[in-house]
Amino acid sequence: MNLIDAAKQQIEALLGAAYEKASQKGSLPEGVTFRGTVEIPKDTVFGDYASSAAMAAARDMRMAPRRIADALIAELDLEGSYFASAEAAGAGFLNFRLGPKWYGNVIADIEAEGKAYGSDDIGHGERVMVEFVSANPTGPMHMGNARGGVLGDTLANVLKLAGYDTWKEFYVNDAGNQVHKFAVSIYARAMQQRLGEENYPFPEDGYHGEDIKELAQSFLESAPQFPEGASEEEWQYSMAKFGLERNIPKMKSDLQKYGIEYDEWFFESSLHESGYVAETVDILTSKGWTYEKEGALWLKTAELLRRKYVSEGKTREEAEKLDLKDDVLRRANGFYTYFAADIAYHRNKLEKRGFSKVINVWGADHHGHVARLQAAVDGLGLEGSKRIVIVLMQLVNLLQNGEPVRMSKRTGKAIALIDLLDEINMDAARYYFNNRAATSPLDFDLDLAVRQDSENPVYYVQYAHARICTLLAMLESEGHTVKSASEINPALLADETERALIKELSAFPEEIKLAVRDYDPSRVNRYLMELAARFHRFYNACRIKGAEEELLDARLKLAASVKTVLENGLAVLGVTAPEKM
RNA sequence: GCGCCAAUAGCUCAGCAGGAUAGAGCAACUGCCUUCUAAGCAGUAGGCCGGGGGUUCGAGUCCCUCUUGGCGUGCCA
Repeated sequence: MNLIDAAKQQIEALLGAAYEKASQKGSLPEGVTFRGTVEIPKDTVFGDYASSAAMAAARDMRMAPRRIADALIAELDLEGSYFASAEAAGAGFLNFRLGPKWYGNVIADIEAEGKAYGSDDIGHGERVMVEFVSANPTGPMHMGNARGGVLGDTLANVLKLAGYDTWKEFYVNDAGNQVHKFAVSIYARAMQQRLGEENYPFPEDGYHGEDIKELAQSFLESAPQFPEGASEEEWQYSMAKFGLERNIPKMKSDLQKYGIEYDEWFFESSLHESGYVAETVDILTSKGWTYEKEGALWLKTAELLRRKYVSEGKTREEAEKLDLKDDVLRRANGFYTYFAADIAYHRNKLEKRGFSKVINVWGADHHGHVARLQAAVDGLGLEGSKRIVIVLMQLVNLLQNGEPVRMSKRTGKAIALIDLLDEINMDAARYYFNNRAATSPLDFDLDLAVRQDSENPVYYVQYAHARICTLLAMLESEGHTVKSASEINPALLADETERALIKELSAFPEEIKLAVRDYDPSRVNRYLMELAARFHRFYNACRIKGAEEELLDARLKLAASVKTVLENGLAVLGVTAPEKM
């Protein structure tokens, strides 16, 4: 257990014992079940921990909260506890102040756990998949994909630290309509290059990007006999294959430049080729969830959704009122829809490969798909509503000269990831893209991003680490080594900046838990900013070099502890911890 | 129309298992380097937390409602 939870539990136990005594003595009424939360106040003038138990009990005890608080304080025995003092304050808050034992324990914990400090076993080794980016391989990736990449990768890191067995996957949409459009687009560009632009029409809904022209040109160079000797469809097929074989490795290498590596690149086409999509649709049919209409096979999505909502607490009447539509699984032309493939894909994840939970990072523009997919997988009997978690990520607003830049593959104006990477280093990019909760839209100003100055807060965090490294090296050269936790006297770390810093160190495991709870790794960014700030404050307020021997040892140990936690936090973000800056 | 997400300092955003005086970064202003890295620190200024109801001892946080913005509502993915 981390020391924040330990302190909170101890307060509950101390208060419980105090109430027991007080009720026996008659200063408080008997038989009241004691509840009340323990919190960390924003302002330390109120102490390090505060409980509102007296206020919560006021009604049952028919007493003023403050009188209850005073009665509890009178019976409180802090001997041997983490706390140095406790007092009643305000309307009836019970404020506790930590003592040296607790501060020493934080430092001892960090020393004992080292690189594992911050880890937890809340995941119990559960197998969890994080699927992210999964951009269409029909064109270059854009800023939204970059954000999704960083978010997914960092989320996977957080889950791993929290004790989950994580698996990172990229779903390659190498089948279906988009790929068909891709094929037709390359074909049209190739024909235009052969016959002249005005002599061959380019499809209105095709991909207009320059990359398509380049693919057409490379294809022509490698297949000079085009277009004789084969049907249009055959040429389009081989052109699409040609294009995918170039685009997919490029996506891999682009993502690698952000430090993003996957355990698997899973191809949608494999689901079609193996008959798994057809088989999945057949299962839905055998369970009575489909019907045919106008030549297409439909899923009874509306009814599946109603059942889902009812199981989540809505009444049947409320569910009936919703305006819900069914979905096509197999088109009249015989092809399966993307939706059908996606259902099959999730069956594959949950049933065939046995992941207990799958987390998908999706652009917020796909939110309409979330409940439908979960409901459909519910229909398969695989508890999709429980086991599929969708993290919706608001899109990136790309700005240039204050003007928004539209990002769309169809119009061909996407800003390629690689163009950006050439100008911004990986640390800055990873920090920047994880600096907002997924639910917040992110403004990415190209002019600002290109400037590699200290405006990016990542440098603030890294600087704290570098400062500690040179500090340790310097003191070591003067013969001071970092002592073990048992050899230092934590009571000497009595400065306000020192205590604030230690308390921040103790919060790291809790932050990881919260990041997992909310599927929000951006919490780690904010945590590291705060930790770095508290270190810089301490550094300015408390000199280490030249301090009296025992104090120097304690402060040096504290700095080394901060170094460990900064490293662990930066590792989660996939950001380097430089020793010099 | 219906659904999802949002609205907090000049700008970008935290805070949302309800707690004491609402925070950070950037921008502005004032100080601090002969002593461990000034990519730093200390300080000043800046807010009826979109409006209105409700629940509670207590609401930026929970519920209802209205307003505004983004997105979705395909035999696209």
